[in-house]
Amino acid sequence: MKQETRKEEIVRVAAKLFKEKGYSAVSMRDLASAMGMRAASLYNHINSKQDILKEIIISIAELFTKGMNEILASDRSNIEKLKHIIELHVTISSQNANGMASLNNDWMHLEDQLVYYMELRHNYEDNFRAILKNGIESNEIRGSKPEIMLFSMLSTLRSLYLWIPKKEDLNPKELSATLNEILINGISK
Amino acid sequence: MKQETRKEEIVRVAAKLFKEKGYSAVSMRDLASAMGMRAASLYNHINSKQDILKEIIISIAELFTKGMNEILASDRSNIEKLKHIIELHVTISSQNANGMASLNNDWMHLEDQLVYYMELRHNYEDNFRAILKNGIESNEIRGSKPEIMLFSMLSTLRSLYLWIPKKEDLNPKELSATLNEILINGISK
DNA sequence: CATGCAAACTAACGATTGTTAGTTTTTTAA
DNA sequence: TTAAAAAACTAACAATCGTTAGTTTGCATG
Repeated sequence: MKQETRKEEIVRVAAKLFKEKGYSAVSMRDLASAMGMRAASLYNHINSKQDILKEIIISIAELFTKGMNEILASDRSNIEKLKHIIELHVTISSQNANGMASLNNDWMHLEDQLVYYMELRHNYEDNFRAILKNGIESNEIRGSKPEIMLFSMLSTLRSLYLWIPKKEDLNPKELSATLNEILINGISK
Repeated sequence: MKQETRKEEIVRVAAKLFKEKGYSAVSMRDLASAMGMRAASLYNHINSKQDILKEIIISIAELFTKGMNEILASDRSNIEKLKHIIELHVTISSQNANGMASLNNDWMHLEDQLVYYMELRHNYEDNFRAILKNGIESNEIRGSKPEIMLFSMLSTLRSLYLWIPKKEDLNPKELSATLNEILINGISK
């Protein structure tokens, strides 16, 4: 069990505050107060407020990219791939619920890394869409509007961070299974 | 065709800016600049920055409450009621796409009206959940997890504001029908 | 006990925040 | 044409913003 560094602790606490009020509404003095120190002391560990946001968002975005690449590389049916995408979102959202808030709502405040983030997100959505289209072509998936399916599934999966922390008794396996039932069986023949 | 007042124009332009960067990151000088005036001049028409947020969010929240009450009062099956809820979201999101961003992401910055807003939202969700539960009891709806169904449907419907403006060629009727197919037929027997 | 470093501190900076007071310009109505 | 009302303006306020400089504290290692 690796001990978390002071910097990691700051980023973790910042993510929690950012979830509650949004990145822009949290001051460095708010964050320092939550850490039990003065604002200036934060700068012994981090470079800037922006840098904290970058740490939060980019690390999670890269988790999604990594997960998607593994799913794409696997030799499974398209329906099976969708099932694994759902599991990917449930897993990441369970472990980074606070950070997911920044990723969803504060990505536009990235500056140097904005283009990089948008590229990751764009590629992720492209890959997701391709799986849906392939599934329709191969008759695994019913329906003719992959764009709306993508939107609907992603909306649910991206909102998991709001909902998971309120159901502490819920285990990820069971949630994945239920979401799979609702999201996948709903569009498959 | 009623001409919009200067105040209404300010609120409309503010909603657009709030969607792009979030309430906290938009300054009164940003808003004034977008209106082609000085920040101090805004105060001839509005009381405070907070007040603009209130106008945006509460008016939309009351549209949802009104729509839900009409659906509850109607004499329809639970499945039909869900279909009308979807239409309600599509209609409101089409006509208030920018405002929906504030409602979803900046409601926590309401101060005086925070309790009122949360009450409206809570009641809305309660009514939505009740329709799902009744539908399950009366065998209209398949499945045993109304809470996850509610979460999934609401996530999609609340995200419509992000997606509708990107598809200008799409008409609300057709979108409602497609969402109905994906969201409702997916969970009905 | 002494040294060095990590991590806290105080104090302050220039910029920006929402907002007010008081004044001038523009539009409306008699 | 003139008076009133609406809507813009300039200037400034106290508060807060992210951040830097320089200093002190506490702990680990020699």
